[in-house]
Amino acid sequence: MNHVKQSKRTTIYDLAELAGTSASAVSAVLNGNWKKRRISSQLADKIMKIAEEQGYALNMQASLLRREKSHIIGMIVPKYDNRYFGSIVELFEDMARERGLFPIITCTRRDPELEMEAARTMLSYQVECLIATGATDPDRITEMCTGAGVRSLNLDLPGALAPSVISDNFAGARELTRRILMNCDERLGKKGPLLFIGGRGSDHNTSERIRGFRQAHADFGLPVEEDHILACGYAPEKAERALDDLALKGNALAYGMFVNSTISLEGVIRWIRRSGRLDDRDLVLGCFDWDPFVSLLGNGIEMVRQNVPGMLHKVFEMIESGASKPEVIQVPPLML
Amino acid sequence: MNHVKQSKRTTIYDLAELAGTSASAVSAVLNGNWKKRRISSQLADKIMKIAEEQGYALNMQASLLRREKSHIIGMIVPKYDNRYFGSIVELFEDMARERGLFPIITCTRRDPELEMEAARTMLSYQVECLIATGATDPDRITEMCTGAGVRSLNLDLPGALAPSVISDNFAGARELTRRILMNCDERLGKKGPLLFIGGRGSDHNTSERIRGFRQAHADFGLPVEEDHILACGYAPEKAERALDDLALKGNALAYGMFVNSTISLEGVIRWIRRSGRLDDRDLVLGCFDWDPFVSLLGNGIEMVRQNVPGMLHKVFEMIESGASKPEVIQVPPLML
DNA sequence: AATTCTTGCTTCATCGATTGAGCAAGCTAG
DNA sequence: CTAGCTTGCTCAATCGATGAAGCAAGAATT
Repeated sequence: MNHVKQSKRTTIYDLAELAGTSASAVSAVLNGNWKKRRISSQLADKIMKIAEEQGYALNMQASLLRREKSHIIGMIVPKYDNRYFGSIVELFEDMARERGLFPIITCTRRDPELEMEAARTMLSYQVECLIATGATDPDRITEMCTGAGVRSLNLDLPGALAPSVISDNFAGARELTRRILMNCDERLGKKGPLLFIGGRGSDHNTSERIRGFRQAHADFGLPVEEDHILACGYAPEKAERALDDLALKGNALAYGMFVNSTISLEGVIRWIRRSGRLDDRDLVLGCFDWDPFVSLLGNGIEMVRQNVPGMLHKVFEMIESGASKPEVIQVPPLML
Repeated sequence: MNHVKQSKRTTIYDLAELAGTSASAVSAVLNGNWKKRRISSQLADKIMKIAEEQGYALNMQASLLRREKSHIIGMIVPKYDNRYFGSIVELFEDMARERGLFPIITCTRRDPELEMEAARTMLSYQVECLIATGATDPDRITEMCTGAGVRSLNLDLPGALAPSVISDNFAGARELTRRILMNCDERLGKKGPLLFIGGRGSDHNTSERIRGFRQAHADFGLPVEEDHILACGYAPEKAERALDDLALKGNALAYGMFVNSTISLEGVIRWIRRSGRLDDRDLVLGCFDWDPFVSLLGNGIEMVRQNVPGMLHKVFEMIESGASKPEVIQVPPLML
């Protein structure tokens, strides 16, 4: 191997010296516009060969500093621990690359301070556009981006200052609730009011889903029990604790539950197992989100799958069209 | 809002002009070493205030170009669609940030060409170190990094040219196999040889797990049926197809299966559901990997949870110690 | 009073790639 | 034979942040 460069990384100046030419010729050849710059194909070949031999890698920092556009696109995402965000991230990377963009993604654990810090860091890296997925405080992020002249978009949770692409939570929740009620009727012979658990009462998705939940009850002429609406947060333990508290209060539990995310569902199932008082044969569940194992092993747990490809297509459509006025685009989820 | 900068992003030169001082004073103040550079605290305060007002964000490209170290650490990862890689990525980001490093992560879908391209891009971004997680061809990546004077480490799958941190696949698989066999005995009253499904025969993890699988059979004095070892790849559909093929050949199926990943398990369970010939009450399953829903709903599916925090601690230990000789560190998985 | 020290800055080269401007040699047209 | 064009390159400024070196003014020391 003759491409050992133990000390420093190879630069276009090194290549220029080896090829007996100038750095600007090397640059032109390596970034592909040598035709435009009237470099002979012989010299181009020679430079390419030497670059290959030396294992040359562009210094992106230098390149980006000089260029006007970075072609970097950023995304912040709350967690990687469920299929919904996992597939968002995976597809986002793919679609970004297809469009010649370099995706950088970071996980902010639903922590508003981390969100801001991550957004600031992304601005430092000169992102051209920032997608805030499920952000706790999307508008603060948008303000920050706007101040730096960078576009931002909201995904999953809407904001008031930038375009937002979200699921149609109301319609999805209404249909999911309807199905859970039907299942209750079929399997248990009773159509009681359901329990709602998971999510944050303050976030748009949760409140829209609660609205759909109420609407579906109204559709059947059923009341909603107010103390059976438990927007206790997203972590599994929070769902477990909320159910414990309710049981302690001596409240009769519902026959069916609307669970607001797979993460909350984890807590719910753990609670069912632990409490021993209810078998899942006595209890009908539905979950606003999808997981392959729940859907295969969950014994009739109804699931709503959010339309990730649909949402991301909308996102890139807006990026490409340059839209920046704050409108909310709702994508219908897939009912399985 | 007086920080409108519609045209261009604010630079230290803009701040310097506004503060009536020089760019280097601004730089010194903003990156915190103004004491060392003997800037008065009055000027420092003034600059800080102006920077705040203007919503200044560092141009990382310019900063990194100048500095010797980038503090960027890269990771490539095959997929985001299971808990194992999800938790690796999430914890990696956390641990990197704790150490003042900026993590960049990209998903390469088990595609060797994408792996190389991603690695090259990361080198362009001046990563100080690259972690190749579950890479198809880790040694090519290591060679490329070495050529650029960048350290690399392998995680999950080992390579011959760089340090590797992996699970103790042999011991884990042996124990998992033992448990599946015991479960067969207990639940079905028979201790037949098991079927092995999932993974790539060519990868180290799969072959070590097959070795552990064989060893556990030998421990019980059981034979292993060679055509029941199906290293058919990782995708769910591949597992489904492999089981179809086996069934077509008219082979009697085993009472129990060792499934090599949650992704393969998805296919296996789908096949069981679809084929209808076997109920999961007639079949004992175990899976080398962990998923919360399988563990809660899987009705006795035995799981091995790889020790992600343990592995990542080892990884950062090696990064910090500067180790670069190719040794394989095995971390015992957690038996649940 | 002359020298040295300290304080608080500024100047300028530098990192590596990009690109407008320019230049020399060869070719063509008049 | 000379003005003008084409070809194939090189030069040098530039992007924004950094930090070594330097400089001026005041304080302390001899």
